[in-house]
Amino acid sequence: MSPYDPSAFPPFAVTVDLVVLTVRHHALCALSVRRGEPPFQGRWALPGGFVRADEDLSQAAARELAEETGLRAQSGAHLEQLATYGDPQRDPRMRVVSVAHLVLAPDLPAPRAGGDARSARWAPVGTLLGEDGPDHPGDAPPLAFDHARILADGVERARSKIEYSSLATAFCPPEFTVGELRRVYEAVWGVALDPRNFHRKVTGTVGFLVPTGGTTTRQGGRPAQLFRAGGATLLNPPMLRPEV
Amino acid sequence: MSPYDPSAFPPFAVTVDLVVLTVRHHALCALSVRRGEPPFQGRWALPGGFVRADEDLSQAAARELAEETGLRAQSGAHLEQLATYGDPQRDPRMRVVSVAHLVLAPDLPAPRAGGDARSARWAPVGTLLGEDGPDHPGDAPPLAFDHARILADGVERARSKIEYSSLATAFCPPEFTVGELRRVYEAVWGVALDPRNFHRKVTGTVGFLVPTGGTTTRQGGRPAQLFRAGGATLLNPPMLRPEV
DNA sequence: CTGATTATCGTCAAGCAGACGACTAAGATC
DNA sequence: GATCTTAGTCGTCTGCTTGACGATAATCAG
Repeated sequence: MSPYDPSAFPPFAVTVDLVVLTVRHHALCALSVRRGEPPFQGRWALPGGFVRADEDLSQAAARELAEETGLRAQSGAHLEQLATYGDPQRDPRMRVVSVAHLVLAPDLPAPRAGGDARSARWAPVGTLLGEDGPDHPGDAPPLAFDHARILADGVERARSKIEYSSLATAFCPPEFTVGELRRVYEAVWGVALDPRNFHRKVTGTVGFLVPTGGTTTRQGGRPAQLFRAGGATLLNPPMLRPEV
Repeated sequence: MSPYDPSAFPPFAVTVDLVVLTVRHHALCALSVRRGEPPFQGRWALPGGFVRADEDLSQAAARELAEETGLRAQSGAHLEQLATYGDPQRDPRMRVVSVAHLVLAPDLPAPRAGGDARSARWAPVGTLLGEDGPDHPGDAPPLAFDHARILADGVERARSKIEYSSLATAFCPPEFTVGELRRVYEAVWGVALDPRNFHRKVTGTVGFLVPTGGTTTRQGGRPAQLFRAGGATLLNPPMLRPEV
């Protein structure tokens, strides 16, 4: 077949799916919606939808995000393309290629259902991925389509990306304390970090944090300085994730 | 619009494009093909083609790779998905979404032209991207479509990935010396590395290199030990890329 | 006031990286 | 064959970063 022959190409549907992650109650959570129609009716899935004829992929992702959560991409949240999934059998009805996007957002109010989703919820990623955890015995029904794989890829991307970038601040409100940022790392990585070494590391990395001058005691204990995210996007040297 | 409504979706063509990188003559080079038909007739472009109705995206990429270069993905070369490009205007004829893939390969014999490509060649990435270099004044015509952007993204992915993975060995023949591996890093990063510190680093990282017992003098000078790539894929701590 | 909690500063030792000296073993040249 | 050139390999030293952890500070609950 001749490349780029516009008269002979197989028909594809192109969608965007969203892995929307946040940290709530010290746990990494993902947004999922309940499917209102077959296939996989009643099962949980990632939010998403068709790319329209005149919009770019990132525009489609931002539009779906706004429709499902009311979240604007520029309001502190981070949106990036994750990967594309195109197994011929991934949708039983037709050939669908899905361009998955990853969104990192601060803790949000309860999600609002939109489109054909009968409801939407935040759930810990361990529950959605069917891992046995302290909360859930491993009996949760798996996500629809290949969404468990997509979610797992998104979680892994988030886990590795906060190592060498300042993206962990995307999980925080506009102003936050060093302790709050540390609890983000602990929730995403599922480990405990030494508060003293963490404090030394983040305050010693130029461009990572900018003090706002204010303090807060919302976590209890001694008042903590408030910071905003600095201009730096790459952390060098990176934040080291403890083994195991 | 209802997500996943199979009766109403805009028509898309889905293609794979390939960023095939290798190191030749101490320079990072990419494979490009000359377009034999409009649009951009006669201009250089990345190899690629339509995804067939029954094949997965990675299968399509491996097939195109074999068609354009005769290279089998399992023969030491590395293939991974890079990113997806779907600007509505990126192809003047119709809506085309392209799933770009990145291939890292050892230095290959001259590429063979296939499909509608009148010819294919290896070219230094600086030349293809229109950067002024010692070889070329910046008068090279830019790549067709948005392929310059795709190539730049692929080069950046390769540059960062050899930092924290053992992927640089994908640029080497099955057996190679520490010096040859160092010249790969130097070509990809465009820097000079200290041979003594590099040797200490790579031979001291467990699982990176496995000695084969043989030696070679193909680079001149004292005979060097031959190695194969070890089982490790992640480098911890990473190879540090010198500043600027 | 006392204890609990969280934030922040400091100290010390181990590990790693960059700079670089020294030596080895081959081919090339005289 | 002596010497030069080239590349590979082994060591040393110094400074920086990290991990472990002691000590102090500032708030709230009782």
